[in-house]
Amino acid sequence: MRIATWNVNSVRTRLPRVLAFLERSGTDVLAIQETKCRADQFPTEAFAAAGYEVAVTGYHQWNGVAVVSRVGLEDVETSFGGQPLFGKEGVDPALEARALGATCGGVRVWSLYVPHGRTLTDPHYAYKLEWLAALRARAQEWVAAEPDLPLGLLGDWNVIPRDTDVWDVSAFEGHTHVSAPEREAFEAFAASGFTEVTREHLPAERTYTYWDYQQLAFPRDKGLRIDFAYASKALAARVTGVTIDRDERRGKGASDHVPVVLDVAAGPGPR
DNA sequence: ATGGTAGCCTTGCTA
Repeated sequence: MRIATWNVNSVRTRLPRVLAFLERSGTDVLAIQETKCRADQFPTEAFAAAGYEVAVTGYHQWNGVAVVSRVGLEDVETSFGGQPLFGKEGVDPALEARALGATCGGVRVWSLYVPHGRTLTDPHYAYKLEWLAALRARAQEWVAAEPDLPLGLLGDWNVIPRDTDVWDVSAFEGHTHVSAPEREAFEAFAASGFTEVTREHLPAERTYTYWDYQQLAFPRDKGLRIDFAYASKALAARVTGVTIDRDERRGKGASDHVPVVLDVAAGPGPR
């Protein structure tokens, strides 16, 4: 089974590329981020025609996450328990469409779009740290309740965990994504029993998953590694390989992120 | 040379 994650930066604009990726990669389950549409605007019929069931959440033109699967799709949750709300000053705090969980082919898959943070002094930054801490607390509970659960936390984490995950870390001094609290919040998932399987299988430095649209970042290979997959012990043991589809960044109409694909061996099966 | 890109509910915000 292949399980992938991809921040598509608008599923409606990217639809032909997403369908082509599913076909050529043999992906069975895709966790999508930044769908940028409401559920009623999501191109559900196009995925159904390709053999995929769909679970989506989205409230307006920003954020939005989904899981599409051709190996079953059950027990959908459109947020995690304790997921923090966000509201700018003078606006009532609201739940954002940044997390969706579904069970596909026996694997609990979460599609996650971690808040960006904007700047180190923006309320959005505190929200980001709170969001990561709340997710970790909840994920730890899920595994404690069910130690054999194959669980994947897949998505755009908006954290650059290591200096070698960016073309020039000095360019990020004083910016989000590289601050110590963000890195600690990211690494804490390992202490909670999760393995970041993309690093495990692709340990090379300067292995990027995102290149900005501006200033010829991709031709100059000025990239970031910010898309990851934390797996519970039961899932990590079944991951046999990871691929980053770098070619997907080429050409007109690319997302700024590329897909990250996990090869997952068959599970122990029903008892 | 103080810009540059892309997407959305586009004359501003988000990334």
